[in-house]
Amino acid sequence: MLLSRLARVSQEIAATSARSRKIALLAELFRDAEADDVPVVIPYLAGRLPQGRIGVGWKTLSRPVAPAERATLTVRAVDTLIGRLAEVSGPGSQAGRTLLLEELLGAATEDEQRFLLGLLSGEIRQGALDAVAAEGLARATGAPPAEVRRAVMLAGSLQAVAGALLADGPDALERFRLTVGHPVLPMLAHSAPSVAGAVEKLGAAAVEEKLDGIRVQVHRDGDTVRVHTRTLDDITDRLPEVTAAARALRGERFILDGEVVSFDEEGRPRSFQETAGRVGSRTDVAAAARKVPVSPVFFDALSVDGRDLLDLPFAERHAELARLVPEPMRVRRTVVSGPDDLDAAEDFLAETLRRGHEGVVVKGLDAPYSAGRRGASWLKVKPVHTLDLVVLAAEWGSGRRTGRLSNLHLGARTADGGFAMLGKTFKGMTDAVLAWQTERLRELAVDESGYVVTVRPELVVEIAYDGLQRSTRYPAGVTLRFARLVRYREDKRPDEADTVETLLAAHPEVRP
DNA sequence: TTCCGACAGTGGGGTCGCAAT
DNA sequence: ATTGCGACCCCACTATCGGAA
Repeated sequence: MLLSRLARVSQEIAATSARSRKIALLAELFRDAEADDVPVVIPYLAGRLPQGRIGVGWKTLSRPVAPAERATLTVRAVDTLIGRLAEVSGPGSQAGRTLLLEELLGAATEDEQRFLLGLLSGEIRQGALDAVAAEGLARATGAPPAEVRRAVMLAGSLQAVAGALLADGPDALERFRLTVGHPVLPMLAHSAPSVAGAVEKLGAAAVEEKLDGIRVQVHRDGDTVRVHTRTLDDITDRLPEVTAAARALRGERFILDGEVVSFDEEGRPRSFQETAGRVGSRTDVAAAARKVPVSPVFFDALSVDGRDLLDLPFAERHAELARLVPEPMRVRRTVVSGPDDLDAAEDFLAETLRRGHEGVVVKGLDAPYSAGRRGASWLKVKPVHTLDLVVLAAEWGSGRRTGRLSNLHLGARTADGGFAMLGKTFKGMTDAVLAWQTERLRELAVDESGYVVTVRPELVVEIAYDGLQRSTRYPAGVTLRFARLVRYREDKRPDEADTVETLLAAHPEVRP
């Protein structure tokens, strides 16, 4: 199949807003793909490379290459070239990559280049990624969409399912079962503003502490233990403590879901930055483990002794977990009977925060494990802080925000009467707010020459955030975690905005 | 008919590893 | 030795479509 066909279809998909039309376009293309093209065509149309990320990013792609006149590239030729690109490493690799990229892009027409650049940068922006591609695949092969989705969750990727389906038809789906050693996409949680709201929605529920670390899925089959992240990367080699802990458990074969965190000498959780840094360390794991030892803390069991527990109610899965995993290696929790039992839930949240954790996750006791989905039965509740800050500048948006000032630079007042930038945010803006702030900020602009528009510090915004973290980038030595806009405070003057001093006082555990 | 679940998009900060300087 | 880039951890929020209620 020619690359030009993919580029054309991708453009058509981007041009329509109807999901049904996107699915139809994808199905038609998948049907036409030859067997050998399938392992490439499907991931490409889902916006990803079969090789995964290959060390080519935005900067590497920023040098323009003269496009070809005619479309001659085949999908398989592209895959071969990208395969070679992925292999390049060591000194001189940047030059080697650039050369191969020029070869690839030089053979592509303008339309094909646009598609390839999106693909390589990971920003296809056609309004259809994995989920829609899975739907298209179901349509193309006559398989039930729900079963295709389930197979994808169990396989961990669309690719494997696509290959099997197109080779052997809908019966191939039965091959995708939960298997120890094969990671499945983890279940995710929604947010809820309060424990009361969450319990109201779910009724009888477990309230569990939410640890601020790295999500892990741990597979043990006899002596073999594998540890995977939320995106199913294998991080076994970086976490010897987790392997040891899994081997020490009584069960021989299981899949557990949990979080890896680091506790200090007093038993309080270390900051996310410290834990994440440890988990990210690969070159000298032993040294990193001495400085920041980690512990796995589990909250769910997906498989025990060869039994698939995914469809069991959470209460039963947890009973299996409790049989297998002793108390300190399980997440602390309490069970509430429903809205009448709210005090117990609130007390548990307060106690959890005192212990230095992020918040709680409220989980319906009846719900199955919805692999790969943001199940409505898991609701996280975290305290939200707010501040009044001053807009120092704004950046021009991209995509659907093109032509709108989007990303705000936020400042707090300093002792000398100036402002210290604490971070940026683009979150929480409706289209109406984007339009309004674009106009208003341009009135206040002092420099509109670049992609950052500097403004007179006169607009006050109410900003919500999850906490403070240390920063080497910003002048106060701290930055806001997950900052988002709540509203503009036109009733406030900039000299009424919050100060760096009050911010630091509100978070004594963080020192710049 | 209205409501709501699922998706995609639009980006944020930090940290590590590696290549280039 | 330092700097810059890319990958990958954590993530919130809004708009939209289309099926559920």
